[in-house]
Amino acid sequence: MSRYLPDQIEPKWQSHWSDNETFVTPQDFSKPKYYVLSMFPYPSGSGLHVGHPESYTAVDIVARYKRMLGFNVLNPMGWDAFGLPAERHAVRTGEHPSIITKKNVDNFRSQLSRLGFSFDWSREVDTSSSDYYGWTQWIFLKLHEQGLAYMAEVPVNWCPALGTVLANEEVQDGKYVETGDPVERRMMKQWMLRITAYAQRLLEDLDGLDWPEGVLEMQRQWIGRSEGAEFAFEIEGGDASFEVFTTRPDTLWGATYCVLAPEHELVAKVVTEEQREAVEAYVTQAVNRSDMDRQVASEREKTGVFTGAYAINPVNGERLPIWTADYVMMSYGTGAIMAVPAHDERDHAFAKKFGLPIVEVVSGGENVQEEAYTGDGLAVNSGFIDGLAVAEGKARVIAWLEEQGLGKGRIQYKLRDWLFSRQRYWGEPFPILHGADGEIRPEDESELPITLPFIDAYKPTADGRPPLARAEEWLEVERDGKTYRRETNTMPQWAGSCWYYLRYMDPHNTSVPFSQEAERYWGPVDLYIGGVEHAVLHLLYARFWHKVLYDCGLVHTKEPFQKLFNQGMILAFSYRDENGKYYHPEEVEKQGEQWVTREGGVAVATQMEKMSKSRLNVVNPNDVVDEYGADALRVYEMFMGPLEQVKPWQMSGVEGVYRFLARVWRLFVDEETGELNPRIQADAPV
RNA sequence: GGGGAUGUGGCGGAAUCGGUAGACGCGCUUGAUUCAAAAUCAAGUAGGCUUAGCCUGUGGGGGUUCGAGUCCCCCCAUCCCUACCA
Repeated sequence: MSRYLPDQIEPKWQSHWSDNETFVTPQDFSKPKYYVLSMFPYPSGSGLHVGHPESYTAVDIVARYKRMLGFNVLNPMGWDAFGLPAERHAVRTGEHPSIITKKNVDNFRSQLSRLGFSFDWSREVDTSSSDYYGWTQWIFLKLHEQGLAYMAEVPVNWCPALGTVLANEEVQDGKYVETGDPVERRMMKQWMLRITAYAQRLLEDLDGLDWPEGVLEMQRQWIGRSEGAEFAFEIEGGDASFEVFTTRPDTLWGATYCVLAPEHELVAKVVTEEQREAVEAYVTQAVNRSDMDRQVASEREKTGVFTGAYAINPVNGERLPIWTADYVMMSYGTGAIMAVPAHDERDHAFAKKFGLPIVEVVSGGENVQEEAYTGDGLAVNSGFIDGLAVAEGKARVIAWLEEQGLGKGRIQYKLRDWLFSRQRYWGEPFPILHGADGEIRPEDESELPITLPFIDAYKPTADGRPPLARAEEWLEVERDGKTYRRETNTMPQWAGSCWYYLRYMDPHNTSVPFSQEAERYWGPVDLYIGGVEHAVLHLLYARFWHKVLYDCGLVHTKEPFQKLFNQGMILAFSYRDENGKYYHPEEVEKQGEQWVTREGGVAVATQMEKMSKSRLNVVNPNDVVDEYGADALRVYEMFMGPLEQVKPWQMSGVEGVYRFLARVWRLFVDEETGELNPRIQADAPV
């Protein structure tokens, strides 16, 4: 072999590595360890695209480097294998999701194996195998034991066409983003995880992490801590009152009206007869729109209706009209506010529109009749806090409210409890039994795993129960002489990815999810690489579970991922005509400055976009390896630009790298004889 | 509205500590090889000029410094995330 022929060189070494188990990580706890982790992929039907190997290559470089430095390196790979796409495919074709998933996993594995990564395949993890999800259920039992899992009647995004609830991020403009099927608000009894109990710790512990500033900031905002006061307003002429939350208790003297969220239970009680019809009409249309919808309304005009009732300002006894308006959310704070138009932009816009008074209580603004002033200043028209700066005023008012027994200082988080159940088949069954009398009985650990029953149809039952309700035999269980029915909801896709990094440490253990010994050695993950799209949800959920496990004494670090790195997305050119129809890159050619279709010569516009099936611009690593070899692909991906940046895929760049590698090869190997170049042999200090 | 990032040749980008701006690659130009092409190899390629040299250049404008792509201030543009959170 004299010429540079990657299709001969690469397979030779790849089989050498696998025959010799070169990359199998020994459970040798004496050497210093280094744990690198790529976010594991969802094995989709469309296979790996060139974006996946970007982070895997980066991780692989670090892994090889650390090995050379003498570290015992853990560099594992696995599959986030539960998920909706496989289930939807099953509904369409009747093929069982496990079969589809296995096919996809096999495809992913074979694609990856051609790229020559130093993954330890002996530790491969699959979240949809019962060896794994039995332990996911085990962790759920821990959560339940700790009082962190509970059932509650909550508003959900229900999609009648799919027969399931959807996560907020799957819904846009009242439709399911994938199919456009309409989604409605519905109250349903669901499993919730009390992530809010960990809000403060999830916030505080961000400080010690070596993560990108942007991700830390996103998590902080998601948790959304704000300090303020909660106190009651009496309703005039009745014995009812309602609580409000405000971050500006110092502006209490500037309150000129109050607002209840349309869902607030008091709306129907306080409304006067004259206003009842208008209020009911308003509430009905507001309640039907989800929070997501109302966000879109942020750029729209404020709307609202006067209830006819008045509240009494506790600080000066003034009558404040009570309105209901959808700019106040039931899901945040108490679902009721005092409105201070002079010092809050939203209240200002609302007051302007409905002609409500605007009273200045903090000096420093230009003209609060025209524009809300939210900056610092000294209190005016504010009784006993006149002359105080904002921070002092807040403290004094809170102290006064507490003295009077009217309210107290309070810390409020935007973070809400995690809606943890789905009406789907392809997910982890809950290890939970329901008695006819309403008893909720966790399964005994010895019964785990609770395996998914095989069923032949994956849609909800005719009467709207989840697909698992079809598994009649599986459903009924007897424990201690009492008959129970199994929980038919399943866990969301996030569940499996909450602890997979722990399973890699000890993947074949059958008595515990991972041994203490292995965790103490391997934990925490030293370097975690993945896309920024997981900046909030996955990383927040995994941190939450990790902290629960920490409290149970099962892990020894407070945080799971010490250093986080986000690789930038790889974009690719797409070609679209003026009707929005996309063309495959092979269907178009350049004529002068203009791109046109080869057949018909239709003018197309080129743009750089995210790779997706529908845009016909996905680049399959297999094709690149066939033509140029894995090394060219990997070197090119590392050569495209900074790892964290978004960058465009250009096949001509791979060609250049291939030529570069061929030149390097010729430098070392004599093309005529196939011998190592004598000049190199003599000079090289290798 | 809030937050994060980015801006350098025709293109992707390099210069990571304040010290020769444009590494490496793509594209392009010229030459070698070839009947010809592809491939390969060699040379050139920031712009301008009165061309052994000189001038101008890292989104724009100021500043610090012997010296600024890099540090500071003010703008402009683009991308991503988030958003009526009281």
